[in-house]
Amino acid sequence: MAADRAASSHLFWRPGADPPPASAALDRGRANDERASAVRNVHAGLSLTQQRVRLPVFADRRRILYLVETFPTVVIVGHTGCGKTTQIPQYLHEAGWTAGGRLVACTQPRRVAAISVAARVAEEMGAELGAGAVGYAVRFDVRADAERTRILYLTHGTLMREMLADPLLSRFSVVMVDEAHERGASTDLCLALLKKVQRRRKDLRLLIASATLEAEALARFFGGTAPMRMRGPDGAVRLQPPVAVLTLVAARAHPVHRCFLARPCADYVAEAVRAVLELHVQQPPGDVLVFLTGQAEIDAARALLTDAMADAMADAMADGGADAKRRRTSLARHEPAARPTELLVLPLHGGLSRDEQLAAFEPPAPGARKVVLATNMAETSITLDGIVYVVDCGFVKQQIFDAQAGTEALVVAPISRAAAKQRAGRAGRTRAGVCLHLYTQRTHAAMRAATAPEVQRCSLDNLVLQLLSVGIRNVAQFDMPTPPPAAHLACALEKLYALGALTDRGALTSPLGERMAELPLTPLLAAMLLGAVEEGCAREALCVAAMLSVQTVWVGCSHKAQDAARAHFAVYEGDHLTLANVLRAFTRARDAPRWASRRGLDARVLQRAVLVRAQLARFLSRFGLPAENCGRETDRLRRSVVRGFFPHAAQRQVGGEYRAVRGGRRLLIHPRSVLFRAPPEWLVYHEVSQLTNGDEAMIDVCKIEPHWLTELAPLFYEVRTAQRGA
DNA sequence: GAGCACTGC
Repeated sequence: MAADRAASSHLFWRPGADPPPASAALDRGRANDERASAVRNVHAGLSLTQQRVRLPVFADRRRILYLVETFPTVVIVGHTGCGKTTQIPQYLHEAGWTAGGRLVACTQPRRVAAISVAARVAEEMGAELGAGAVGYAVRFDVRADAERTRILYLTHGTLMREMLADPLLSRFSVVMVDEAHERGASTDLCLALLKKVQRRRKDLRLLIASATLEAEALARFFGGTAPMRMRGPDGAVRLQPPVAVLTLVAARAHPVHRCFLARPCADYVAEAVRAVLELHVQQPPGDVLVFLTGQAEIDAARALLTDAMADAMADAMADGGADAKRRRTSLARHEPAARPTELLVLPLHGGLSRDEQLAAFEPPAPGARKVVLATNMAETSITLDGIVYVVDCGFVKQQIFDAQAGTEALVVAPISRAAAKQRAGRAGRTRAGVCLHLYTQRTHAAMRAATAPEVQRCSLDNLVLQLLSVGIRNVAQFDMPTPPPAAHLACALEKLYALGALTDRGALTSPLGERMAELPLTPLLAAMLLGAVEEGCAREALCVAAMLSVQTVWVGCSHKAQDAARAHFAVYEGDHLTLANVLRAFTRARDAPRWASRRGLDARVLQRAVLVRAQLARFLSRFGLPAENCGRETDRLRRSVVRGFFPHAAQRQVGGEYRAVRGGRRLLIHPRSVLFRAPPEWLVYHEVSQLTNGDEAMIDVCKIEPHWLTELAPLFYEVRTAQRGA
């Protein structure tokens, strides 16, 4: 097992053998803040060295180096654009922390950030990315040199994988965890494990970069231990308090004027449309960013805006725009002469193809105003230039774990004050901006200060599996930045036990549980794939697992076109088998990108599914498991799906709606499913999402036979029956 | 008969 893991280390490879970053296309649009400010400096005619010295963080260079030498852990509080991500690893490198072949690591929550920051730092250091001192490591894309790389940018997930292969992170002298305030599950897990590693590696230094709000909690997490004996770079051992906090000088940001509603509004989509139209008529040029919760709202808002603009054009022809002057507003009015006349409305959400997403980054034609209708995607993942106005609906769609039902669902929930501030900040990047919050100040005051850490909101089966696989036996007692709810842990343990990943004493089973922990899949998908080996259809299950691991492949704005595309591949067994068909057809197609676009499929997403499938196949062969083909015996593939997804079984009721077999929750088949028009009596679903009317719909469903549940998951269903009887 | 937040391995 240990040998397997060492072999699976993602971080040291054959130099230069990897293809160029596939995600370069969006780099321009998604450019990291520091990169954007560097670009501005290039325009100002500054050399790279001059630019480095001008960054706010430079003033604290010596202090940072002193603290890292002195304290095991340093929490760095710094705002975006201050230069911490690009500069601090270079300072550490220059100060000797990479001597003797050691590495400085800097982790990011997102792939694009890791890649684009590494590219920027390589440029500053005059190094060839991946071949010299700077490299990066993200899934499917590693550019680093085993001998020469000294500064390595990676994602939190990649660092987790590295810890599985090398639990003491023996090649690293310093690990900087960036954007720790986002408190993603993998970030928290990294922090918890790093704290543990540090107890056995007195020379390991940690830097935790966080926004102000979470810094204190993180410092408390790392500071909650007695003084530690630390070995300094001079070799001397000293007793030190475990953590220091350093606040960096904030980067200059433009002020944002934030407005709230006087009275609550009943329909924030309509209110957002009204706000955009008012801004457009009354405010000077500048683009608008509207935050909504999902594709449906974005489509509705787009239709309303388009109609309103058509009406306005007609009105303007009739009375010269007098109507617009009657609209109320909380903002000062500007001379209409300065206002742009045309309104360019662009959607931005995960369901769009890469090209459609890129359209939102294009500057509008001269004289026109751009309105981007976006999901939460625009809050942290991407940065749009030229935004001066932000409209914030105050809600977000997020994953919520329901301990009663034992499953999670996507639901619309109020955002936090920190998120509202982050959204508002998007207006102040180019110049002074305005943010309209579509709720009252009283509502704002009642929002929670910060979004709950993900470990408190999501299903914990993955986290528990990862903890057990790194040797943490008492999961409930494990020291985390925020402890996960006990009830959620209990659900995860029960589910993992029913999946066969745990012994009745709560240890990882061998080899099933160990293999599940190692596969880069959610536990249910991992159980499905490994169950498929038993059923003799792992070849097909690899397709299903890969397709359910990537974003939706059905793209295109019109629902009709999507329906037609799906109908082309649909099979009565359901979405899982349909998706497998799509992937196999894509692989066989001669000109795959063209083949995909002609059928309304996203070739980039399918290409990624091909990579995932290949990676999963390598895991199976490393486990020594065969990937057999079941051909026409599709029952075996559906049985495999049940082996993983039995906790998600549902039965159709008289009225046509469904009830979850476990928990009894009322569910509908999502209209996107190929089984929407042919609902089977029994099925298992992949995920649940809340519809706009509040109903909960199952996304990606598979028709099953009811006796498979008791046959393949007796621990989950028969124990239950016995309890009911007792 | 009505339409899937975002990451990550």
